Parts: sequence; C-alpha cells; structure tokens
Amino acid sequence: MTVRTRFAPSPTGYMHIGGMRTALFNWLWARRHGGQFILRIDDTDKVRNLDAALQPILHAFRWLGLEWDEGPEIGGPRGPYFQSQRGEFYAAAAARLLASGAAYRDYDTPEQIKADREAAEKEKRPYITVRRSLELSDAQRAACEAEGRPSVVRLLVPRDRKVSVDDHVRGRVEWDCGLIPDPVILRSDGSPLYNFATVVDDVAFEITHVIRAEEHLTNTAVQLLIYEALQAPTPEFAHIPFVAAPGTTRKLSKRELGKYRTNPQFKRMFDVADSVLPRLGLACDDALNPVMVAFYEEVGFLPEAVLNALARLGWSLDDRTEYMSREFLVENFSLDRVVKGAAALDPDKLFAFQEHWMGQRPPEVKVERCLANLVRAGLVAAPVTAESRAFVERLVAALGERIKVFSDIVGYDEYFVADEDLRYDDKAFEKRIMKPERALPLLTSYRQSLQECPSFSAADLETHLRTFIDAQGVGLADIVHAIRVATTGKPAGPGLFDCLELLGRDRTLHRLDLAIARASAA
RNA sequence: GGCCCCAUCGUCUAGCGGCCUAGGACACUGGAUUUUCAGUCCAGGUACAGGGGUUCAAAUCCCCUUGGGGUCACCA
Repeated sequence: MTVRTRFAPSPTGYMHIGGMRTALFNWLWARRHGGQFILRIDDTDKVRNLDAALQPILHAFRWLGLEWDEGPEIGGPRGPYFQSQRGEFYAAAAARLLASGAAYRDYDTPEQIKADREAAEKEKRPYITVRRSLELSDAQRAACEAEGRPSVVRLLVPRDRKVSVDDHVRGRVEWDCGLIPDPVILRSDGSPLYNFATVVDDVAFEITHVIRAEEHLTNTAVQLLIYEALQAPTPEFAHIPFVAAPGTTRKLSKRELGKYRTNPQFKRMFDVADSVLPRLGLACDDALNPVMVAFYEEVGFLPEAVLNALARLGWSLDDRTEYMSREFLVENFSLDRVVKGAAALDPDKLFAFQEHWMGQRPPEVKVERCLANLVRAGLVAAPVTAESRAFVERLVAALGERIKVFSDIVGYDEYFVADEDLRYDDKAFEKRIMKPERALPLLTSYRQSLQECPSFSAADLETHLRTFIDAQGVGLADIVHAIRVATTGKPAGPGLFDCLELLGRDRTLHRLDLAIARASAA
C-alpha cells in the first residue's frame, strides 16, 4: 500500500512556522516511502477571500520546496480538495451513520446541553451526553420534525469499552469511552464539524498516516470511533510534539506575539524584524513576524536553513548529524526518531544553520539577493546598472561572512548614501575621534597626505597608511578607528582598506573633510 | 477540575540495562589571529527533576511525588 499523508491548513492568510514543521514531517514521510503528500484546505469556516487567504500558505510550501501531489491548483483524482466543496460527502456519511444507528439526531437545545454540563460540574462528576433524544418515541420524533425543531447529529459513543491507538511516537494510548460525550458531527445547519469532516476526508483520500501535532491526540479517541462507525480502516497515527516558543515549554502561538517581543531568546529575531522590515517597506504584523514562515523568507533566510532547522526540531538522525539537505532528509527521515517532548524554536540555532547554508551558495546568489534588497530599500536605483552591480559585487565580497541573511545588506547603507547624509554612530565618533587627543590632528594630516597616495586600491592605501604612521610615530590602531568612523560612520565593518577602496577617492576625501569639520565644530 | 501527554547541559538532542567519570551541535566563557566587527583555530564550564523499588548493574525498566504542557464547543 502506498503511503499517503496530508496536511490540512485553514486558509488564514499566513503559514505558522510550527504548522510548517508538521507539514514537513508529513511531506518527508511520504517522500521517504515514495508515496503521496496531499494538501487539503480546511475552509469549513466561510472565508471572505479564499484565494488571498490561501496564497501565502501555498507560497510557503513552494518556497521550502515541499511540492504536493494532490490539492489546490493541481487537483487530483480524489478531489475536490476544499472542504467547503465536499458537503455532499459529509452529508452522505452522516446519513449512513444515522441509518446504521451509529449516530442519532439530538433535539436538545444548546441551553439544555449547557445546563447538563453545569449540573455535572456542580456534582463533580464528568459530563457525558444525557441522550434525552434517544428516549423519544417515533411519534415524538416525528412531531419534533414536523414543528421544524432544530437538531444536530451526534455520534453514539459506545460506552462500557475503551478505544486505543498505537501511536508512532507516543506508543499505546487508551481512553475510556464512558467518559466521552457524544460528539456533534453535523451542526443544525447540516455542516460538519472538524472531527467528522477530517475523518470522512482522510478515508476518502485514503490517508495511511496521520501525522499531526500532539494537541490533536485527544481528538484521536473520537476520530477512531468515527472510523469504526464508518467501517473504514484506520490509518496509522503519529502525534508529534508541538513547537514551543524560544526558551519556553509553551506552544508557539501567534497570539503571544506581544510577549515574544520581550523574550530574550526571541529578541534577535525581533531586532531583525524591527531594523530591516521597515526599510524594505514591510511592517511586522499578524501575517509577517517571527512566528510565520513568510518572515524568514522576507528577511532573507535560505529555505535550506529553515528546512534544516525545522527538521531538527523534535527529530534527529543520530548523535552528530546537524546539517541536512532536503534530499538527505528524504532519504533518512523516520517517525520512530521523533522525540516526545516539546521542542522550542531556537533563533540562534536557526542562524547557525543559515550561516552554514549561506556558505554553500555561490557568491552570485548573495550578490543577486543583496541587490534585490538594496533596490527594495531604495538604496540602489531600480533598473540596476552594470556599474551598481559591479559595486555591490565588490561590497558583498568585502563583507564576506558578515552577511548572515540577505537583508543584512541594507544595514550597510553608508556605501550608498550621499556624503552629507552619512549618519555617525555617536558613541563611536566620541570614542574614536573626539576623545583621543591626537585623533583629530592625525586625521587632518592623514587627509592631507592622502593626496600623495598613488591609487585608491586597498593595497596602495595600506602601504600609504603604514608609511604615514611611521612618519608620525604612531601605531596603526591610533588612527585606523578614527578613519573608519569618519568615513563610514560606524565602529565596525569590512577591513578599513576595503572600505576606503569601496568608497573611492572622492567620497573618502569628502567624508574626511566633513568629519574633521564636525569634530572641529564640536 | 476530569482525561491525556511529557521530563538528559541555557537550547536542540544522543542514550533504547553494563561501552556513560553521560556524546554532539548551537549558545556561553577564556585564549590565539586580525586595524574593528564577522570569521577562523585552540581551550573550558554546564545536564540525567526528586523519592522509592526491580537488578550483580539504571539516565535507561516499574511506582509515587513534583513540575511542565495539551485537551475538554453546534472552533479548526
């Protein structure tokens, strides 16, 4: 039997990073066994703009290279793949259960149910359905129908027994059916509930392995009962641990975004969000933040890195393998090596994976993506000229491994702004130019001596500066920092001579003049 | 509260009775290199939640306690 797994997102307009991890495990398991991975859209709630709400999700799958074999946009033999279009299947399945006596129509009002529940709570006994409607005579039932009384369809839970599942990661888990209230499977308007629709669809799609987050473990009891009632074969289950927020054991949730901002382990990501998103004309909002997949793409993470990090969250191959490509994962993924405890997303580790995979990419990719970000930030003019491209190539080369994510490049705006617009890091300016007594005069005579520098190549600049410091009787460190701050405004960056070469003669001299003037005026 | 799940370094994890004076990765700390930062290279610290069993032997098996989490809808 060929392995078939599925992921069933609700069209919400964004793809949660934790959900992506679940989807990844499903995809990996299907690919590992040469089976199919299906995308089904759980749009049982009416959504205003389905396409707009779905696109970000499909985009996230495409970005990570998790192609689906059946589902939206490509269809498949068992469609439709939108639950909103599968109403007839749910109705038919419910009718079968009604006919077989595995389900019953319940005429109790929501108020009655609520009262039952409260009564049970008051008496400190577990609530189970009272089943008044089951006592109704045929005549009474007919009367209810005749007067048009609303009713729901409930599954008749077989009490006095247990249900159990042999879960791939949890082992055997058992529930006492006597404690399970009869679940509603069809609302009074005839629409199906999640637990029911899911099972009907999983049966129809011939899903062999249900791999989902552990918060669904409890649902499994009811779903198992539905499979039985439907007389359908049950798939295998694997309840994987949820992804926790950095440094916590709580489920990563978009609702906690406010808290995450002040979470020290998550800070690094929000710092990136705050510093680069606005420059790219984007806002950190409900759809774009460190909980969402799109964030990592926008900010310039590599899909390989995100995929690798996600795969290592709750799963490992052995005691040493950390870096794994998609292909490698497909060949080696296994459910029995999924851990049971919740795993917290680790921004530091994600950056480490990013650094590794960035190193695997050829420099052209880095140039291309940095260029795109510079254009987006308005630092490089739209149709990129050969000249701009050549400059960025040199900048990126000089920056080397300082570029972690592609958007880091927008933090090096000093190479793109007009000399007059250069912003100085105040602390650095103070420390390197104002404070040291000799800094300003040194800078001034260096600026003069620069006239004699034969060329503005890094090599000539270095030879020249070394000659200069010898003549002045000072050390390299006595002036290097002042020059750097004066010309770039920053305390750190590429090697100084690379910086100056990149800026070129005119800009370097001009910026030196401006900095000297500024320091003298102070 | 009922039901269910979970528990090894700060984090992700290895460990499925002896190879464990607990291994790796990230992070961290110190040193080296460099004009700064990043990087690189060495070095270092840090963990089996607690208590009972079982066993010649327990991080590994069982029980209890504690702690953490999930779930209890005419949501998904």
